[in-house]
Amino acid sequence: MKNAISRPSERRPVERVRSARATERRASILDRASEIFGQKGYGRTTLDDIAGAVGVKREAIYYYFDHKLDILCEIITPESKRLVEDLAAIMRRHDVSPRDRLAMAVRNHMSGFNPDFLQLAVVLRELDGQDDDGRVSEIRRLWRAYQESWIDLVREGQQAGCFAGHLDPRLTAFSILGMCNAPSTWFQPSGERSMEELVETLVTVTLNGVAP
Amino acid sequence: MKNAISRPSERRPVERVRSARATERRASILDRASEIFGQKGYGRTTLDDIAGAVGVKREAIYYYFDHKLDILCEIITPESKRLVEDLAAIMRRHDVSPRDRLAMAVRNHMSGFNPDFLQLAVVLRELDGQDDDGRVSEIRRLWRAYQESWIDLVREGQQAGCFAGHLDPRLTAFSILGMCNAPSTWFQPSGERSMEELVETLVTVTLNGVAP
DNA sequence: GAACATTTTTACACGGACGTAAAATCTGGA
DNA sequence: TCCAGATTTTACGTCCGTGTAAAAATGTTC
Repeated sequence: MKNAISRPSERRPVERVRSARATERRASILDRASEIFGQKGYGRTTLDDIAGAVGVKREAIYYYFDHKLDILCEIITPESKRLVEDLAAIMRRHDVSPRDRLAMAVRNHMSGFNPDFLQLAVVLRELDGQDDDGRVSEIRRLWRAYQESWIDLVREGQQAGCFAGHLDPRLTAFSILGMCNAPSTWFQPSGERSMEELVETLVTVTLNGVAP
Repeated sequence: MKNAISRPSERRPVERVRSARATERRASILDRASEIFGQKGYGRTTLDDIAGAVGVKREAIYYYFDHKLDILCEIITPESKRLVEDLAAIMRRHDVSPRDRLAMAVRNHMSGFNPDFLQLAVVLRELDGQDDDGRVSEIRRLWRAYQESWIDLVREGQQAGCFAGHLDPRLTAFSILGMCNAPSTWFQPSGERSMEELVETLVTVTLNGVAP
């Protein structure tokens, strides 16, 4: 019954949802899961954690999702697409200087950060090596495209003479992304410093960091 | 021998190791474990992985270590101490400018990076909430001290007028550390760019990043 | 080479987490 | 109110990973 006939996760998803209440519940599952994945990571989050936060027994989750991984993918995929598309839009803004585009890219990246801290790069890493069943590989593809855009952003800035030319674009882009992703491991929006301050710090350090 | 008298993990560890061969094997376990923890993280590494890499059955590991966690602690604790002490030594170098000290701090941080990519911050996060049994909390204490030193480093540089004064020292220090830790998720020493290039990129971006 | 200590393996107990199936409960409409 | 479908729960089954205990194998010393 699981993956009976063909490819992995081939079978049609559970599309039994009818009532408005059920739609809400489904959304609630995604919301809670998003929070908890963000806090503990995918691997260390159990369906019991999610079910508990939603207020049902673990098995009730299976009425809405066939697999734990499906929940993750349904959260991450749209988020990833938005990130990629927004960055692509920024890249097309030839009226804006590379420097300003870089600032926009950082802000865009961080905009997906709040409120649930779900960091693609971190979660993606967790899935390495195993669950290559289409959904995951699409996310991976999106994330790769995103990284490539970042590298292009750095390279173009260098060619325009706005950024330090002696830095390797890939190392530089990945360093910036790494810095922007790291807050998922330590930043508390309830802490002394606000999200806005964090973003401004990241923008400042990034812009200064790549200056010629 | 380890923390013999007190808290959890009360029973005395296996101190049966006598022969030179056994000492080598023990070291080999630590080496392999270090590599694999670095690649897959602590939680996703099984004793079978380690045993396989060493070339014995999983259970043989228990002759040398009582718990999986003991292996991690024995790897991480000395590494952590070194990091903390080295940074403290850098902080005492009042003959060196804050700017140069920051560069030294980055290089010191990255020196513990090769060859096994065991990133304290990342692994520590994995242990959150659960295994507070003395050994882990000591490591956490060391890591906190390390972070505090970093914050001091930034603050002193600001007070000396060498770094941008409007940045929050904690956000800044954590951003830099995050950037320096991130390579554990993507850097391949066998890739096109060398460790030296990576470190120089990080130093450059950091020093520029905090410039006034 | 025989007794003894050291090291490794075999065999097993246990718990945690995912996933399935069917029974039970709830809800809205006729 | 009663029924049919929607939703949740109860009850299992299974796999995987840690850890224990005792037997087997290996090495060492006299």
